Amino acid sequence: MSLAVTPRSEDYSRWYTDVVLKAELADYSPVKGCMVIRPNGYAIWENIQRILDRMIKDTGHKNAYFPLFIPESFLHKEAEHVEGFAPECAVVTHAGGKKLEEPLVVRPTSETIMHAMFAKWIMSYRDLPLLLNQWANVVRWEMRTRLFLRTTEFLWQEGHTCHASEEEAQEETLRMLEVYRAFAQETLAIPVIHGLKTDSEKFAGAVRTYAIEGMMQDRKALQAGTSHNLGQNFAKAFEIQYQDRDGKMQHVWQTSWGVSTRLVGAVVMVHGDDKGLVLPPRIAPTQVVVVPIYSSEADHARVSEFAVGVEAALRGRVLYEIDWRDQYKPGWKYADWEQKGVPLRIEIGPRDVEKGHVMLARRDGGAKQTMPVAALAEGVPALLEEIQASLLKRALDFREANTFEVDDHERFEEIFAGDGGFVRARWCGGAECEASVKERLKTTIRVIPFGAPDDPGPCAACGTKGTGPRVIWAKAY
RNA sequence: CGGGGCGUAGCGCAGCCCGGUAGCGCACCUGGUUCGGGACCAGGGGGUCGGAGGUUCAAAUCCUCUCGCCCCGACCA
Repeated sequence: MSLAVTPRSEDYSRWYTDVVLKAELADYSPVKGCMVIRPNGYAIWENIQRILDRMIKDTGHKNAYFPLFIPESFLHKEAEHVEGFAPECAVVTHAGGKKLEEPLVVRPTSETIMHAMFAKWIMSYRDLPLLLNQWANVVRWEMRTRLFLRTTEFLWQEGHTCHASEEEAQEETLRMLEVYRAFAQETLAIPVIHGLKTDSEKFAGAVRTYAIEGMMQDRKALQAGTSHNLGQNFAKAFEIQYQDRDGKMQHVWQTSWGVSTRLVGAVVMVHGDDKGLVLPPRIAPTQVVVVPIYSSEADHARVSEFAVGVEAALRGRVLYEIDWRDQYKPGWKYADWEQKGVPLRIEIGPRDVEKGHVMLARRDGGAKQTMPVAALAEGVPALLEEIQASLLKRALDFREANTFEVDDHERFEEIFAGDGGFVRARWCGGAECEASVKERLKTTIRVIPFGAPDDPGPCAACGTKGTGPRVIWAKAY
């Protein structure tokens, strides 16, 4: 294994792969397009799951589990849905040594199988709202894959809800988008822009799709979560009806929303540096690593005894690990833990023992500092929070520095022919205009952001007069 | 599916053009010296050269066929 990762400036995409492999987050599997999530990567996902699962439950949802296999005919019930997903479905045609009467699709998403069950369960308005979530794997046969960002099989969470009214479904759609926004920002330290997707980018079968979009360090956008208002499209296809207070049959109004292991890729791309991974403390499986320094047996004993007190200060307050590996020197360990993204390092050597303090080194680029052992119990958790906040601020500053308000067509083209970034510009609202920009500049409208006032004027892409708010254009993953 | 690479020790590579004992660095094992930013010395283990055919006295090397992976493009959480 070579020592360092490829610098971002040399080859961003190679850098990303290097970081993922060297931090041992994941590895390529024997199956094309699939990956093995290694313990370091899976622990991050488990933290994401734990925190987000709490948020999902706190908003009234319950977890359930639906099967991996979906009868092929289910997928065909909603016209737009099948058109969107059929090309990327894996289909089981044989099982038990025989050809199946009806092929089974490996779920690319679970709308259809869930909706078939919802139709059975929902009778009355008293059964609503139905608020379910599941943690599962899904399979989409993508052409091009990248570790975490796009793999054939991935892990995610998919929420599916049914409501008695359109307004309620819309509220739910926005509520969960807000959960994602808050989670990305507060837990992953990733600032995101939330808003509405254009028709050409919306989920196959949805009425409206909303998304959160983050900016990666190469200035490209990454869609980090989506929330869909499904209207009654699926309810009609699957006959999900309930009897209302007046005794009349009504179709339910539905939503679905999800985030995936892609979030791990987002964390890598937003916070990583040329030394490797940088983890926000709130999702770091190991928040603090303690590196003891000694040469003589006597020093070893002194440092070891001193470490007992350090551990006592950390235990139960932060997730820490002491690196007693004897075959490596301290410098090697520093580099190793930096590559793996541990937010804070504590060094304890003979000089520290002498003075009754430890040396602290922040992974996010802050300077080293000393701290008395007596102050660790309070000081370390506080420092981790400071690192968490500073990562968010840095990411936000980067995004702001690379977001441009553009009116002029020349400038619009120039940005996307060059370094890229987020461009806030007027848009005519035309799908053809959007398609033409995508064709020419590989740039798309990421979202029509919330809270942006209407700002009528000529479209930055085609010059046609537009009416809505400014939209966010960017190249995307 | 198109265009590029590449398959030789766990990892990264050289050797192939010009056939003749399979090598280097890292990692690993043993012993010693080291230890505050990726230590050093000495010794050692580890290979169906992606696979199948063929040419040849002899193939990692030449020929044919195959399989796989990575990168770049068209689809996407």
